[in-house]
Amino acid sequence: MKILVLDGNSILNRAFYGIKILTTKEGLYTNGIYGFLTMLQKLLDEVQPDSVVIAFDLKGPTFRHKKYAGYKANRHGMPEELAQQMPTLKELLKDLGYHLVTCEGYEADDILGTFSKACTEQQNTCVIATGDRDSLQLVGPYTSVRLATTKFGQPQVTLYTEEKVKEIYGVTPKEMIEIKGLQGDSSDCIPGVPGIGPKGAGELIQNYHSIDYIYDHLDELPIKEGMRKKLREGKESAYLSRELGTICLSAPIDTDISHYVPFPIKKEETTRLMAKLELFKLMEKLQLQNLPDEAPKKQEKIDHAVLFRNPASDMYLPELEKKGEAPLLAFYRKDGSIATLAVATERGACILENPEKICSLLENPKIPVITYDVKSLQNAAAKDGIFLKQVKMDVLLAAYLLDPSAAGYDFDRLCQEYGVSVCEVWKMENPVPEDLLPENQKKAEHFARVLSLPGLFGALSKKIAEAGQEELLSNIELPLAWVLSCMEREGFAVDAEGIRKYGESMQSDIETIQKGVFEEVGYEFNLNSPKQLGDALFVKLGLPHGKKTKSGYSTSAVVLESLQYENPVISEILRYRSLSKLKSTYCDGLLKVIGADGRIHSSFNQTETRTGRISSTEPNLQNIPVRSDQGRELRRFFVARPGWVLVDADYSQIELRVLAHVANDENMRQAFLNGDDIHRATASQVFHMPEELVTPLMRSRAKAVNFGIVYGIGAFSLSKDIGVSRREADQYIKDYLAHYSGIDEYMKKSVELAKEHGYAETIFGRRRYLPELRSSNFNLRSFGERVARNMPIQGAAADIIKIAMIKVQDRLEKEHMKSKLILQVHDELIVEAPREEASKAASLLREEMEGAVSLSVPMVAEAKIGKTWYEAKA
DNA sequence: CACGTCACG
DNA sequence: ACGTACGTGACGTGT
Repeated sequence: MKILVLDGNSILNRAFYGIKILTTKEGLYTNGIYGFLTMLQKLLDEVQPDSVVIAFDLKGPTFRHKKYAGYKANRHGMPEELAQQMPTLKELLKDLGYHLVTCEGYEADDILGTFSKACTEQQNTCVIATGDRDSLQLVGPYTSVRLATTKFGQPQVTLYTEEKVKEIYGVTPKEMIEIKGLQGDSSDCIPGVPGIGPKGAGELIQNYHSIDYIYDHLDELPIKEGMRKKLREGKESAYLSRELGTICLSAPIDTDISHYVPFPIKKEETTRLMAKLELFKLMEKLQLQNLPDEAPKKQEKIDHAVLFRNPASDMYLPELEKKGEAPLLAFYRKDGSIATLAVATERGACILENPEKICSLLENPKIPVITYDVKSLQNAAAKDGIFLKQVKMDVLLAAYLLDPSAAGYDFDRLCQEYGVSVCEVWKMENPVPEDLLPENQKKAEHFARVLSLPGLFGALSKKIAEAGQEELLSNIELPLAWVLSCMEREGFAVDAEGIRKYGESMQSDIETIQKGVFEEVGYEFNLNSPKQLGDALFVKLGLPHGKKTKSGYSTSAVVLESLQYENPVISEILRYRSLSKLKSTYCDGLLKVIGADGRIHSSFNQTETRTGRISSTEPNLQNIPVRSDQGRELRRFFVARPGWVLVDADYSQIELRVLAHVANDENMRQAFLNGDDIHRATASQVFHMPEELVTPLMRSRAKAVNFGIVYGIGAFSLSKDIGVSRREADQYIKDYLAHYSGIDEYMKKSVELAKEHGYAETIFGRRRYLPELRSSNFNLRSFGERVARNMPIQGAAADIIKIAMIKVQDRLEKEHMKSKLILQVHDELIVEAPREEASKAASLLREEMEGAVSLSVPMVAEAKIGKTWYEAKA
């Protein structure tokens, strides 16, 4: 027989320190458990044992050992984040059917040793899994050790047999104990012989094999006198250390390995626990299905679904209706691979391929449409001339609103998380079209997902209602998806030739600068490599280095700017950096993504950010340069089509206005109601002087304070940002909060509420869970607190411009205008308009943006018109 | 694939 | 005593 014996404490410890902190949205730490189970899975695959034992230390430190690197680093013992995971892990392991073994007065590795010895006597195979090299002493003809480590978050296992131990350490496994006696081990509080380290101990034991031999022949050994002296003085300690380092082989435990065959897994308990820990990936591996979270009734198997495959006939509707259920159009689409449009109820489904049929169904207001990833469906359907605008529910968007911090919203994962079983199409009885199975299993799997959409719809609708997010979903995210789809398909015209030439002219400058830098430094290197540049500046040229990063010296712009006057080469490097950024990211990058129509079709992602903003990719049109003159030039190549113009409107101070509203701060509200310049008004408050006397420098500092407040503020960062002392920055903040006392209160309340609820939220009900707030780690917790202050502001601003976008598009349509919304940049909207519509579009934009919501302070937007983005923004 | 850097709001 | 602002995406290097 073969037994696998794990050192539970050691493996959990390795897993915890090897994998970055993971938490569920309720703040439970799971990284150790996750790592442990992944490791266990890997071991089971490799070892294929008959029996499994997982050994644990009993609580409380024993006098003998104080193991595990992490314990000693923290005088509170095990960090709280790890300690929390221990009981849950044990429970889970028991549910999975494994035998946990502990023994009063003995540690986990004594249990390993005892099994190892027992197996040797019984001629059974014993595989020991641990993260602790001490156990290598147990290796023998019947015992091997698998040493667990984590590299880059991935579990790794190294097999040690007798040969391998000899190969690596040059000694037999038993002799490992002797080495330890001499060398000691600080993490175990084993002294060893003072002055003898791993190298000396290794050599001695390789030559003389045992401590006994060494001391019996100490005076005759051909070793250096210093060494002899150390050995003589450390004799007592050496023998004691050897004893301490020897793993006990006779713990009083049951060693009949046939008693440790795993029990069958307790499916229900395991599933519930793993779902709570959000370990969905592992559930899939163990082939567990999530259960609905209340009244865990058995999921009704969709095993009698009716499949129809004849889109030419319209048989499917009557057939489905005969089943006595209101038909529900369910659309699912997997990123472009297979476009599956289908009609489904909970009992049956039919793939639709005939656009006319689809249209007629879509026009029937009685049939609710539900989707997964509505925007991609809208884009796909639009190619066939179908406009998928009336959508009741999109499960992807719903899942995002419920937890915008989730790692992803993969369809199957959603099914797991919300307790919906993905039906197995190929098991269904009724006429299963031949071409669906099993040859075309991919298609069948997609079809199965369409069938489970109604289930997801039910589960998510309920959750959305519980969270009070129906309006957010129905009035903002769902209609917005259509707006974004239109923007993506519309695209933004660019002057490709212009970009190309601009890039070319830059290339020659780049090369000239590069040459100059090489000359100054004295040799050629890769200027794009921060590592090589760091060596050049701080080693070769010997410039004073500032911050260091993990992999060397920092060469960031902040650091380089502080060195500007040390050496003229620095400003050349900065120029090189900005030019090569412009060239590679913007010129080359944009040229690559120009469509056949001469326009750039960016993707606007609606489920990416944790605050509710949208993001833009391939390319990112939300970070086109504007702050530097040279970068801004690029905007001249973003143009309107011939005869058309661009209308660019942006909100003035949207985040501060939101702040004034939500904090209900009288002073700040009054400033906005008066139409004051808010930064000037702030300066006057903070610096205690009339507005007329506020200097530009004071205004710019006040502006930085306003930004800082929105971001959650810290005196240090503020002082760094505006170049004043920490004390001074601290005073600014104090004065600020004294004058804007509503904001002071609001900020405190935000954090309190977030701590109480576990999430921060906007006035529109958008949430962000903040498990960080419960962390015992100061930095992490502080981060959570800043986010709790920032998210409601940034998020509400995002909500507002989303509403504005929907209203703008609506108005443009209602007024039968040709103008089209083509871009959003967080507080800015761009419309492409026929020249004759331009001024109407401009005032429409401004009206809808200002009127998007009605707060206790006015929303102000300004619109400008130009032939290019550069002109329209000017 | 992670990191450093830098572009935007 | 801590270590230093919120939110993104793309590029190039180096493991």
